Amino acid sequence: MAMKAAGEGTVGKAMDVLDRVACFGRPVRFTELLETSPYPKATLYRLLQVLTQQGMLSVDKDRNAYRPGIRLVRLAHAAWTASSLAPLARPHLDALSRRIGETLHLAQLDHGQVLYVDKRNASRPIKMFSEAGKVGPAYCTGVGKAMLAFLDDEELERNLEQQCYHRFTPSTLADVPSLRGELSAIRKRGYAFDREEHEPGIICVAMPILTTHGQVLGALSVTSSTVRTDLDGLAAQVPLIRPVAERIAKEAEDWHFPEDGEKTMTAGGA
Amino acid sequence: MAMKAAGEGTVGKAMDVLDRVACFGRPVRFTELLETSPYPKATLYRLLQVLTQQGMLSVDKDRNAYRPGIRLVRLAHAAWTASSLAPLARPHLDALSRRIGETLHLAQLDHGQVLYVDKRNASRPIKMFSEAGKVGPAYCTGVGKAMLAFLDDEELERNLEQQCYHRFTPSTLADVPSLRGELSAIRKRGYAFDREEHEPGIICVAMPILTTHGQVLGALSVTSSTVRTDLDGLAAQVPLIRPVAERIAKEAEDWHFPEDGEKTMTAGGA
DNA sequence: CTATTTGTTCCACTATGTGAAACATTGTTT
DNA sequence: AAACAATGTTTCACATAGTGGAACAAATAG
Repeated sequence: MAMKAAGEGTVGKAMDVLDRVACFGRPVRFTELLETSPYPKATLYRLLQVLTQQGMLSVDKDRNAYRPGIRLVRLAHAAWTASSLAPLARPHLDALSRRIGETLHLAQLDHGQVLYVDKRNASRPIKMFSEAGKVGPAYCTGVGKAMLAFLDDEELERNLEQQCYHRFTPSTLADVPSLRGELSAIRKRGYAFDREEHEPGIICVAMPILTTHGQVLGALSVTSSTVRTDLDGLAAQVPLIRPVAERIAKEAEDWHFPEDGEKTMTAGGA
Repeated sequence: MAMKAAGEGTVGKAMDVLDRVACFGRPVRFTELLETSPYPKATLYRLLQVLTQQGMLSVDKDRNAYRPGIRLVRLAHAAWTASSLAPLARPHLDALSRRIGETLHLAQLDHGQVLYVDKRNASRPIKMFSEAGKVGPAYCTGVGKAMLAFLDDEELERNLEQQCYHRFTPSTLADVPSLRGELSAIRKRGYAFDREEHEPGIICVAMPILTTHGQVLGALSVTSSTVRTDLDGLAAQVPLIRPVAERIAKEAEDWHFPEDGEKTMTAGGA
């Protein structure tokens, strides 16, 4: 028999529910979820039960509102440490941040979306907690386009399908053909611009972070506003940014994990 | 170190595998996992496949090492925002941090373990998941004991069973009877001390964060070292700490979620 | 106190996941 | 290069674990 499209299995459904709950920025009632989910009542119910019992969701006191559970935070700590460029890139971002007085973003690609794994804010003290972990669209951000541009064909197609192509501003490239053109230009140029495509007045340069084999690891961007500079001004930063991206790529590739290492029991007492 | 096997449905197993992968602070090979898991080869294999395909795990280039995936980071961001005390407590921690020159911890209880959801370091600002998300033992930390002390009987028993009772230092209370005694004292006193029970030279005071009904929400601690102060010195801070804990509890209870709110599309451009 | 919305349980049915073992694909030794 | 070992992938008969329509119970409202 030929293929039946992915019937994502029980675990897949559970993860999907998790996502759906997480998407609301607030506790969700059962019925709300039911309405926006493709699952029948009883099934949804049991999935929620299991996830809750597993600590992946927690139920609000009122006993009828679900929200993401703290077990996720624990897991994410591991994810962030072991699976993102952030810990490795941190010192480089710090240094770059000192040289350039603008906002820096470090991002990776996840299911067609840009995931910001680290950030340096220009002037103000960084409020990182609220920043890392955020997601954004790929097709209309600097980092997003920089990463898309260097994907291999298969991955690119998959990712292009996952974009929503909402026209945020007049400059947004909100269809596949224009986007393909732009990606091609980015490939030639080696880095990407964001020409107020996501937010009016906000522009950026973004440099992909690639392995020696051209594999996309992430992207690094410098963001500013049209009142402070222009594309040429940002382009002038490229000589500063590129080596950092390359350095991060290099280290990420070389990184052989400590085969065993120490106990790493806990950190600070208390 | 033994996690629990718990023969809970397929989803449960998947989550368990997720935990196991996360526990290693590095990419894990298939066989390593196989050896430390209660699952037969084929089952483990398929679970890993599914989780990977779901983006909850990612496979290392070498194609034979699994690590937590970034989808977790995305989910965790939601969890941290919606389900932890941290965002709400932040301004209070900031203020307290300014008044007390010591390290602050904000923690919650998760599966018998202390989960640090925020931290203020005397000097440096904190970093996203590198600090928050860390876990530690409950039975030998200030915040842990402060929370355990105010659990209801059923929850307490469950949590007591989940402790590993390793004797970190000579002062560690490494058995249930001594711990029960300590908890009772804490209940009377209203707050907990850590008398170098986890790390030599490290001491702290910890205040539980309780709802008006006595429900445990979390705990707040001030940590210092024996070279800088002693228990009396820390106890002297209680008048500063208690109102903060109460304030946080109050706000957490009052917190009614915005019934709908704005779009919250994305943050910073680029 | 009925009506209506919202949440929970039942249960026959079968799709989903199971796991011993065979197979394939490395990498290592002589 | 052949023989070996270790690791990773696939198969397949089987039953558990998950499914979902519909009945039931609890919480609002009207």
